[in-house]
Amino acid sequence: MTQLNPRQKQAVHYIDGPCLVLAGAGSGKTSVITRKIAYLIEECQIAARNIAALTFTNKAAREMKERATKLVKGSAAKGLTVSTFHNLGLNIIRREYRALGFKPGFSIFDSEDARALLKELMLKDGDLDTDLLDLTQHQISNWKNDQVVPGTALSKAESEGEQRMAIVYERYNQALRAYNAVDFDDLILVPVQLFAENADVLAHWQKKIRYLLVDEYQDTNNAQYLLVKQLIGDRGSLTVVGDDDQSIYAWRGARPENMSQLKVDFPSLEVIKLEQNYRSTQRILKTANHLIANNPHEFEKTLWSDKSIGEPIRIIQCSNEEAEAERVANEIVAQKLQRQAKFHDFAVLYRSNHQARLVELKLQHHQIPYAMSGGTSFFARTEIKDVMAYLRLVINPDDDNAFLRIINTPRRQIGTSTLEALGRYATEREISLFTACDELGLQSHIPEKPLERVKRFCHWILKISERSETDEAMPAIREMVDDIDYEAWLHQNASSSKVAERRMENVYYLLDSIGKMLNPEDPAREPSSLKDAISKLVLMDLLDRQEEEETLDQVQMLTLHASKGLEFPHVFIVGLEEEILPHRNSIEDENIEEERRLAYVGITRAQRSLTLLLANKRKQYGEVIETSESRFLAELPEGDVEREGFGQSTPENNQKKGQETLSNLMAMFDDDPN
DNA sequence: CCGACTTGATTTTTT
DNA sequence: ATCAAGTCGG
Repeated sequence: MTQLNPRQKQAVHYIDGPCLVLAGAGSGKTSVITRKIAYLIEECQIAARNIAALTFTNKAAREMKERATKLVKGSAAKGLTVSTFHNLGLNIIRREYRALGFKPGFSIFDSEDARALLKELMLKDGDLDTDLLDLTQHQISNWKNDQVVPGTALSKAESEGEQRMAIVYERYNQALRAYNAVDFDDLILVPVQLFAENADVLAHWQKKIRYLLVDEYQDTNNAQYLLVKQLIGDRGSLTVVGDDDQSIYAWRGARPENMSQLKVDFPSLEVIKLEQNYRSTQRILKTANHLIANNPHEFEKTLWSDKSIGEPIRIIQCSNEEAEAERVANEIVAQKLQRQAKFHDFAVLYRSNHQARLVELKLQHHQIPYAMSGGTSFFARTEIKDVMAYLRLVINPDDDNAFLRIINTPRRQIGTSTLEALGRYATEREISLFTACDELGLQSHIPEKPLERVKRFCHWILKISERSETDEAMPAIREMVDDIDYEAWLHQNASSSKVAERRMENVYYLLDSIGKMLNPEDPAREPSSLKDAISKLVLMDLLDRQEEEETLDQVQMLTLHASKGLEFPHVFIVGLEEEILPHRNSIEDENIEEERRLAYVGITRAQRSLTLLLANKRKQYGEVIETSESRFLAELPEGDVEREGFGQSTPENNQKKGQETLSNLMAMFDDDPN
């Protein structure tokens, strides 16, 4: 790790202009970024606070910052910015909120909040359809990523459906404004628009960020690339690192074309390829290269390794998905002994989450400890969303979304009719629900008793709000949670008291995290007010028991997507079948290339051994269907794979369609319970 | 307001 | 088949 290879060195030392580092899987790209940060600080006399590195996830940002900080002497890395795109956007908005017309304490709507808002807007139109709702949300996100304002969307709409969506888009944005809120896309879009309109503000940020580095560049979307271009201006003080072969997020707006676009936008671009892989055996790399060669390439790149040849790649065909899962479990048990390995040396990768279920069962059955990635993220949990809504309302009374979520949670005997009347009144006078509560004019619209309850709620919030501006913020919000007797509410609603206790623990964890952020003992803590802390919090990933996961000896189970950036000595990939990998929808959409990259990502996770599995038959939607092997298997180098369980093991045998009827017949006898 | 029933979906996921 | 979310009635 201390010694860089010539290419890596070149990438670190090149500062004469914009630089694109094509970093193959396992080629040490994080080292290049962190070493370059250290180089800029120590050799180029650029102050750490004038350097920014952008990533996509908090985790990546955390790790990168830690590594870079360790690389420089003393505290020279103080003030260094290593953050996600969205966090940078938030910082920009936070500093410039006045110019943008936001009030302090603005809320950040996550996808769920945004969806709820959209749902409400569309419900008024009378058309409600989950498909349309998702489509609209997706479309609005696309528009925002492409800098399309509602007016333009409307004038360019080509169908009535698009027109309707554009109108919803406009109202959605208006609602966000009224709520003093932004959504995730706005965190990028709003700064971009601000920079485009206000040269002074842009100049300020350009001065602040003298050198910019971007990780996982192939995952940037249009808006993110624009932000990068604006910040760089014509100075060329930019290094981006990426791998077009690992672009697996096009479906959520990533534009791998941004890599080739760099050559156009920055003609002096220096392209440096990192092709030496430090992770995998030669066979694994050969297999990966062979597969990905089937994709068209803008940048040619061939990974190589000076590691040993390694074991052949194993492809194991099983009779059905249960046998496949069983085989994985058996292999792990056997190999663990043979190889003197730990459980955490093994990873099971799959295309979609439901594939995990069977494997999970079999691992349990064999008493193999495992950890599964994914699941509901911390901030998607109901209890956290509830408490966050309280906090949002405390710092931003205009947040009607938060207001509606908690006005009657826990129950305060405030029903729909009261809220409708309140809503009508607020809409008419163009004020927020919270503000409306205190208006005298309400008396004629809402009966006395409910009005009394609503008012009591608002005054209570207001008191907390006032106290939260003092140094008593923490006691104030702790009392708030006590006041609403949230714990009792959780017990009332949970299936068991154990679940309720767990949820309450989450709430306390959230409060503790806020407490840490507000800690006055530590002046280096950035967010100093509750307002800052809450908005930051929405963008954070508070993983529960994150440390434990890394230290426990468990088999890792994850989706292929989630595996990106990780590595494991021994990797199993299950379900190498048509319709699974490549996924059925991708076949229909003729988007095989991204699926191939997904397989490529999976393969390149393996350090020492790679086992691919597939099943002949698989239960799908309740019926047994005959599967056919993934086209990707035929794209692997014949001489480096070892097939097992393929009948006579000649490819022709597997193709024999004549056997289908027989197999189907046999499947009928192959009965499971049910 | 809650629970039983129906309905529908069943790629990937971060911020 | 299975599971989650949404709907409707008591």
